[in-house]
Amino acid sequence: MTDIRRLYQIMVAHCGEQNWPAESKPEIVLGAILVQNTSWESAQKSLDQLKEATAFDPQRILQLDDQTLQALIRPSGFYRNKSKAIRAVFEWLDDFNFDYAAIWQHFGKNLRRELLKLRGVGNETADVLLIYVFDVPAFVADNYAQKLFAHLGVSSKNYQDLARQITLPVDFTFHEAQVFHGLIDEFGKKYFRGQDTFDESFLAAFN
DNA sequence: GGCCAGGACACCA
DNA sequence: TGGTGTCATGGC
Repeated sequence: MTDIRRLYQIMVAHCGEQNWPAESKPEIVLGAILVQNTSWESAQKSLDQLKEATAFDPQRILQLDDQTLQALIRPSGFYRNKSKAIRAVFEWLDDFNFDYAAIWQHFGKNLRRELLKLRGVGNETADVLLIYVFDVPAFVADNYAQKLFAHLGVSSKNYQDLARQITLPVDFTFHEAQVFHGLIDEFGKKYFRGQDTFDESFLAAFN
């Protein structure tokens, strides 16, 4: 039940390749924070307003005062917390002139721990940033992943618990890690949220 | 009107 | 380390 590559291949065949819907890394950083504990639709409203105000230009985002920033991201909730998170991450990235490759070179395997030090960046957001911003393979053991793997016989009680149990194949690329996470969340929305029933043929294909 | 949505954090034992 | 309350808006 730990054949992640086989699961990945079956899911791609089932749903097609999925990826993070953004055109730039600053936009991904913002999306990763704004989508915390809300729907993508709500996060998108905030992103639309941020784009209108700043064109996702990091320096323009850093220049926003708290009141303006909070007003722009209000639709996705927790706007006080999220404004602090956005500022913390962008100020940290600014220290490295938004040179993502240089940051990875600098911290290497310690990058995840550095990300976790930032205000508003927890396990899930750290892994999302690793995958989509720093091009480093990682497994996002989020809510949907926990539900999916529970159906596949791997029960877990929280993020860390599942993360401990799942290891990506050593040859898994960052792109595959991106698609894998996209697939898990698309799959989760489809089968664990709406009225759609879980596709038993999917389970049969995997077992 | 209550519940949930691609979490994180402070506080507590 | 692990459990609980809080943060806030929008859609159904």
